[in-house]
Amino acid sequence: MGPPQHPLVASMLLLCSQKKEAIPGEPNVYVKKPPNAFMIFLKEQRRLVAPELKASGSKATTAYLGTMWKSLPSSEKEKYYKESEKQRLLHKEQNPDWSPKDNYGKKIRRTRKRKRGES
DNA sequence: TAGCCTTTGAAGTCT
DNA sequence: AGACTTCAAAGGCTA
Repeated sequence: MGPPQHPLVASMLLLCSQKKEAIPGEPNVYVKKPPNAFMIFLKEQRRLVAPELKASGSKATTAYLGTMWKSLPSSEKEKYYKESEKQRLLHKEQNPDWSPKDNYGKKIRRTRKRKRGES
């Protein structure tokens, strides 16, 4: 749909990736993971949902949009998959040496999520 | 005030 | 190889 590789998009993506604070003891620029299809859908739709839904908070909005996502026809989902793929490729072009493992385990959490029943 | 919580998906680590 | 974990977004809530 939109212009595939607009220079402004590239600048914005780079700028956004630099907004996140640097990790202490790490190089100054924190390069974020590129968003997946649902994350793009989530960001686009969050501002479009009704204000009364926004008033419910991000958690409720996210859960609601998760339901919306599952209801989306694959023809509509496809554009988000294409967009995420595009952004992944652009991200790789702009950060050739970056890998998702650069960020892996960097967040300090109080409790780690466990999908299988925690012992 | 940093992290949780909520969602899907990509990609990492572990068994 | 398959199971499990982390992080992308956002913002009210929590410790």
